[in-house]
Amino acid sequence: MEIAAVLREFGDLLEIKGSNPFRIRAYRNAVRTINDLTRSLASMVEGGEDLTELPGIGKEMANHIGELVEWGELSVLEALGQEVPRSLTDLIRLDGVGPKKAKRLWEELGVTSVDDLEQALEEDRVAGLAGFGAKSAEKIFRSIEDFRKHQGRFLLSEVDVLVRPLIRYLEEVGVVERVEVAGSYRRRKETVGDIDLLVLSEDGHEQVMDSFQAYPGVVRVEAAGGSKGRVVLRSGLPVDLRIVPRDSFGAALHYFSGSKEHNVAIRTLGVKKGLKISEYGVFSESEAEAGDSGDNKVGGAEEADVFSAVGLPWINPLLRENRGEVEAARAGELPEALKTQDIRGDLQMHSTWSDGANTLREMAEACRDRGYEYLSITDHSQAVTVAGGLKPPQVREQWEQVEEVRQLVGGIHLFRSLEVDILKDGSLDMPDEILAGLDLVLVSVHSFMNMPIAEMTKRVIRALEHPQVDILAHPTGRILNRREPFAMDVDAVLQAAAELDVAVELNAHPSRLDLHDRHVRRAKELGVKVAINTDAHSVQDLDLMRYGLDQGRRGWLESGDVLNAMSLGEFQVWKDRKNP
DNA sequence: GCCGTTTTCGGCCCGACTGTTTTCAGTCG
Repeated sequence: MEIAAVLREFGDLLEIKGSNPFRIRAYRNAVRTINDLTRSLASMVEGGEDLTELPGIGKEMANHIGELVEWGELSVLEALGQEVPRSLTDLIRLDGVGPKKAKRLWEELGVTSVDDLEQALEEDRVAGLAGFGAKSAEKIFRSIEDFRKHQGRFLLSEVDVLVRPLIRYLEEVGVVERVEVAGSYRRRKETVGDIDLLVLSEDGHEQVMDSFQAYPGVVRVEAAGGSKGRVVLRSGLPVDLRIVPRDSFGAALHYFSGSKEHNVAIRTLGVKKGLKISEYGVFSESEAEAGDSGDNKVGGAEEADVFSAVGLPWINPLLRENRGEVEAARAGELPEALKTQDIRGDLQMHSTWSDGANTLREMAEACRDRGYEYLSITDHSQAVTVAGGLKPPQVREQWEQVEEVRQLVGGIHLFRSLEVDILKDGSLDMPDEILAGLDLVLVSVHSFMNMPIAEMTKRVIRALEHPQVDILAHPTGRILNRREPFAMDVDAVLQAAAELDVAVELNAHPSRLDLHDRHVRRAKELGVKVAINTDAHSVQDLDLMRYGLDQGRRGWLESGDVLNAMSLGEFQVWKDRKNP
């Protein structure tokens, strides 16, 4: 049961019903707070913690949460669902349909679902409604198509491919001086819903907007004003463009990079200093009252202007989630961002021995070429039959080949390793004598993923208790847009990892990025070492490390927190930590 | 519904753009 999802639904229904907007916002804020938690609400409630200590959670919200933890449902939601059909919340996910239109569609046409709406559109019943017309009907029809075509958000890796040529294209436009991507893409959030582009151009707005609309990848133009436009690319990715003059560019870059919550925190600091911070710049309030337009601007050309105006150092966009970065900046305690060269090795990858595309030797050479000091080949164990998992005799054979490759490929150390399956009962899919012969043991779950939460938690912790285990790989099993993380008390697992001195993986693959950034941060808090691994199934996949680095930065990791930022010597010492 | 070294009551961001509404509501970020 997703507590945040229930509260979100309740907020959506209130909005459709037309309740007090600030009450609705209170629900949104509570959802946000809950999503940022590193620990499970259930454990906090059971531990008797006072939830009203959390920002945005008051007495009422705490009662709702208590009820959800205890009963699994929310009586006020059940009651509201009698007044307003709960399926209407699907409608406001559609582009161009908000709460007011959803309500009207329901009241006037009896539409309660996306399917109903599609039918009403086909029967031409929508365009005649007050507030609707031919164009809005057409737009909604397109939204339904997009909704069906691309359920969920875009992976960063997908967007990278789409955005780079668009940036190059815009940079070629004569009047364009600078192009930056803002929004969640700049913050390197694991998935993004759309792209926010900022273009610096003093006077060529029309030319920029014309070129933007004429970009070959555009299938549809949704808006094109004097300074702002929106198009949809063939892939279904929406792109917003804003044209900004030089003296506002930094302020706009900050504003549109978000997150919204971070911006609110910064603006609030500004207000206390008598400053108004907007996408146009930093303005002094006092002079604003005295003089007229323009004179009271105190900065905005550079992003750093915004931070310095409120007495802060520049904050890395990857930290801008209002999860303590403003306070840390003030205290001079921002984490030092991970650098590419901090990574000294890659500890999970596959070879032709199981489901990888390249040989041991090719993987070793590729890692050496990337400047690594060590690597660990972690082919699957026998239980993962679909991936050609190895049986014990094959593992011994592989060790012989590992030895050969060590002789052939100099300048890098190759560890004997395996990605050992965690079986249903928490035992490991490999006999102890094999485990003892490995340099490094990764364990992970690939089966029976829909166990009850308590059972899964117990299963994984039991696996970590095995004395040979070094790293828990892709800890929650999620695949973005495809598979939810399995039910597991991640906080309990991280605490067990801390006690048992087992590292956890931050799987760098852009479709996994498992752990989630807030769990990465929790691991750091608990002193659990994090291994950032690509899980490469080919030589090319080794380059996915950068997605893991970004996710690590979002989780506030510093090089000292990262297992594979250790030198080979340090790492050898760590490996022997359990039997000194 | 939440929050408070300006407040326990009265705030809570607001501007751009579209479409249909002949003067502005709805949506979005």
